[in-house]
Amino acid sequence: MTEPLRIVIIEDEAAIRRFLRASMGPDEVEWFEAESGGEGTRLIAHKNPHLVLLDLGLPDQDGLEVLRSIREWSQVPVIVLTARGKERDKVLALDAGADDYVTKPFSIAELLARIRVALRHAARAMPATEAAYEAGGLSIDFDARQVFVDGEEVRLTPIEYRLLSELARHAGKVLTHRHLLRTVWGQAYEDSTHTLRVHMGSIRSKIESDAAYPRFIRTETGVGYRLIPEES
Amino acid sequence: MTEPLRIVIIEDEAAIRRFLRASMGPDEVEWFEAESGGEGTRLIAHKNPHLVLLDLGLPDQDGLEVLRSIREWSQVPVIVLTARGKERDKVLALDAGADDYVTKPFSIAELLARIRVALRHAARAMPATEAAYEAGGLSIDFDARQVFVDGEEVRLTPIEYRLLSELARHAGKVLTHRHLLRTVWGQAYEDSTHTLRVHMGSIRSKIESDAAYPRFIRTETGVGYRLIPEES
DNA sequence: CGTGGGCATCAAGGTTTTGTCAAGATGGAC
DNA sequence: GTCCATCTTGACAAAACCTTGATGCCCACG
Repeated sequence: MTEPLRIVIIEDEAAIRRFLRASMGPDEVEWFEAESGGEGTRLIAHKNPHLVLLDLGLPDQDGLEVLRSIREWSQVPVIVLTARGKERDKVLALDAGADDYVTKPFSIAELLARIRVALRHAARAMPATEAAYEAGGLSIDFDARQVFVDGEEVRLTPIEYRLLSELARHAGKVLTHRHLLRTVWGQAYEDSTHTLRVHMGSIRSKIESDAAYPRFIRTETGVGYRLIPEES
Repeated sequence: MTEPLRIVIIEDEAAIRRFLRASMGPDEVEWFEAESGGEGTRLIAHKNPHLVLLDLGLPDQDGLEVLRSIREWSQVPVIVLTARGKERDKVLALDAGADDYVTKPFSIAELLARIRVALRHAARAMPATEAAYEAGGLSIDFDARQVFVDGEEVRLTPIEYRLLSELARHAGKVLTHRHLLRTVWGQAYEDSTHTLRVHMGSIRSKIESDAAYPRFIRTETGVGYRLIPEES
């Protein structure tokens, strides 16, 4: 994983949040914490996390409802983390779309292992991520998070990098505006096409020398953008 | 799911095998039972199951070794089902590639729910790429949204592309003006045959070299258009 | 032999989509 | 708190695209 892992935790007890934070290095993981279901779903929509940890006993609404409303629009892996150990609760949560169910008190090593399993599944649902991309003068080192044009390093902002990476991971294919917005920004931004254009513009100004004849990124009018797989 | 679910269970206690068999209707599931690791891996290779239930305490070899050897060549979902409840065992199994870990004695309803989760994951891992079209010098790559004539790329506008795609999806068949207008423009435009003609003209000017002898798109007077499936 | 329907082509005009620039807004580092 | 990099938003310009009308061809039919 080249970019830091984004995890949303929806849990009203601060002690548990602190415990989890401490259990995983802060360098590897970017934590987003919510104390209520509403705040949690908002965070998921805005931060586009890789994983969600969800407590079922929340102050504002039942965790099961939160889970169902997330599943209406997002496929993000959700691990339910709760004190409710009844068989019925487990079955309901798993069938509502939870990817795993861990009962408190839990073993931290086991939870971490289950998180790895969930991330493994999510990674497999996407096309294989190579360690690097290289085509026609443009190369991306996903491990080092670096981009080069004809050997020269180009400095990209986080959003620019994620946009270009997404294009590179599907090099040659057209990615729709909606897809890019959902992948890079998250569900809540899927109509912000104008923002997308501005960012594409700034990527281009950094990697394209002649704006009239793009070497790398081609606009598919009315649809989206496409990374040109070979120089032509 | 039109074909029955195939599940391999690797477990030396016959009582548990019988119990699981009884828990799921025999009409929906085809069970394959193995009492040892070696037999189990052979069954997986031979039967290509949708899911594997694996006991860790086996007579011939350690279940963890079985799991690792399965993972060398197969991505089939594996749920570990065992009496070993130690944290260390769980972490080892999950990191070795297990998709879930259920400790005996287990609740059958929970196990079934976890099986459903595993199958859900497996179904999602399948890529959904649309095939390309290729006939007599004309090829369409639906992923890249690109059209080639004799290897040369041809750039089409959104409407042109959708028109040609619709023709290609029903290659050889006559599509009526009305059908094309409804599919590409929408119901409200189904009488704008003149607009349709102009667009067909511009597609032709891009993909046909000799307008008098069309290689690809044939006009069916009074009816509509047809894509010629083979060069003749 | 003339006429009209169906079709193809061309160019003009208007509309939608995209690109660019710059001004705030945001948020983290110090 | 200020500074700095980044992101979002708005206004406008540029480009791409679509529709429409005019015109001419071909051919069936009277």
